[in-house]
Amino acid sequence: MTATTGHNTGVAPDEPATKFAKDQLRSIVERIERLEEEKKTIASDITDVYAESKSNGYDVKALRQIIRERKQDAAKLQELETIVDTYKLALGMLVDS
Amino acid sequence: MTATTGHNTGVAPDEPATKFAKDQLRSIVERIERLEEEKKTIASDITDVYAESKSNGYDVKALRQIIRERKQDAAKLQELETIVDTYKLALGMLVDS
Amino acid sequence: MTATTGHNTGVAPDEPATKFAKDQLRSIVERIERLEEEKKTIASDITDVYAESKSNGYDVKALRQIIRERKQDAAKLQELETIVDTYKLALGMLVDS
Amino acid sequence: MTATTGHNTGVAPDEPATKFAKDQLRSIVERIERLEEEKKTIASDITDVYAESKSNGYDVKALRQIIRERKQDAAKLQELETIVDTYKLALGMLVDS
DNA sequence: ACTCCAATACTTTAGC
DNA sequence: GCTAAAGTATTGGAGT
Repeated sequence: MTATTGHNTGVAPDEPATKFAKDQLRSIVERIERLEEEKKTIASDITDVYAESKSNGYDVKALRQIIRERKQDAAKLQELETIVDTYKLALGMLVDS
Repeated sequence: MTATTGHNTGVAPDEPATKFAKDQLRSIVERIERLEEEKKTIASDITDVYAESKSNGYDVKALRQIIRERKQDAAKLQELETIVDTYKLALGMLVDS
Repeated sequence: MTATTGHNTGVAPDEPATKFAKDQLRSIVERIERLEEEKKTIASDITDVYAESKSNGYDVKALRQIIRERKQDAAKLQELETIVDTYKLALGMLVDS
Repeated sequence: MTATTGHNTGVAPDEPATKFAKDQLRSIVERIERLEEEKKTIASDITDVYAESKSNGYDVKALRQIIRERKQDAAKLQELETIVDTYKLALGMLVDS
């Protein structure tokens, strides 16, 4: 299917298809694409670290599991702290933020 | 149904842990688990159909796209496509007709 | 974009666009759609059980958590059994399948 | 490299738990965690851009579709669309031209 | 090439 | 009703 209408469908602000609206949309798309590019680069860096570690004799799967477990531990800790804060709050040991 | 108290605010009605309440809870859990099991089986069947189709030379990704498009309510689809086309137009991905 | 070619692109078997190939594709699509319909029905049934339980005074969130935990327990048990089988196998207590 | 044994089959080289090996492992884990932290930050930034765009009246789903389509390698996209059109034709979702 | 698993994206659901 | 979170489905990549 092709774009057949020139009139604005109301999905974006600035109803008439002004140059400004175009620029705004373009800006959004470019920002996202830029960020996704960065994200991809970092993901690639991570892959590289694993590859390098592997060539140094480490078991990648084991490494991934360590990372995963540490992440879970951190989450649990965070959760615990939240609970502790809740209790402290209830006991008046913290000011309500 | 069978809850006997009207003002119970706890997790389950009928606070004293009567055998009846236990049975009711057990029934709920079992019904849900049974249904989730069925759901899982069907999901697995779907996977099988795709796998079989693949082995018959079909492109699974393309098949999924067909299913997805057919699933969409026609009106909604049209609406989204209009928006997408509007954006594409603004980005020069389509020529203005 | 529109379909512009009548010739077969080789993604499916039976190169010439025979009625048979059409029927096969249609069959695949219909089977999948049928299964997805069933899956949807079951998901809806699950929702209904939760809703009914709620109206009987049960806390839906708590119920969901029970289900979740039982699922995790089952998975752990499964995992343990796998390990045990591995050991049994190593000890010659099981025949290699 | 640093492994001192040639026949080590374990997870890490340098079996005796030397301080050096510990440091190396620690370094790997920290590098990965650092990179994952950065990745998470960027993912969060992307989420923010979408949220901001939404509050400016844009349809997030449509934006995602635009991004997705632009991301796809043009050739691959063309190929998939050709396949999809072939299937649609067989299903009568497109008129044969 | 194919399977398996991790990562991402999407959908649905719960809480405000 | 909308925002936030959980669960689910799909995709991509690593290993065999």
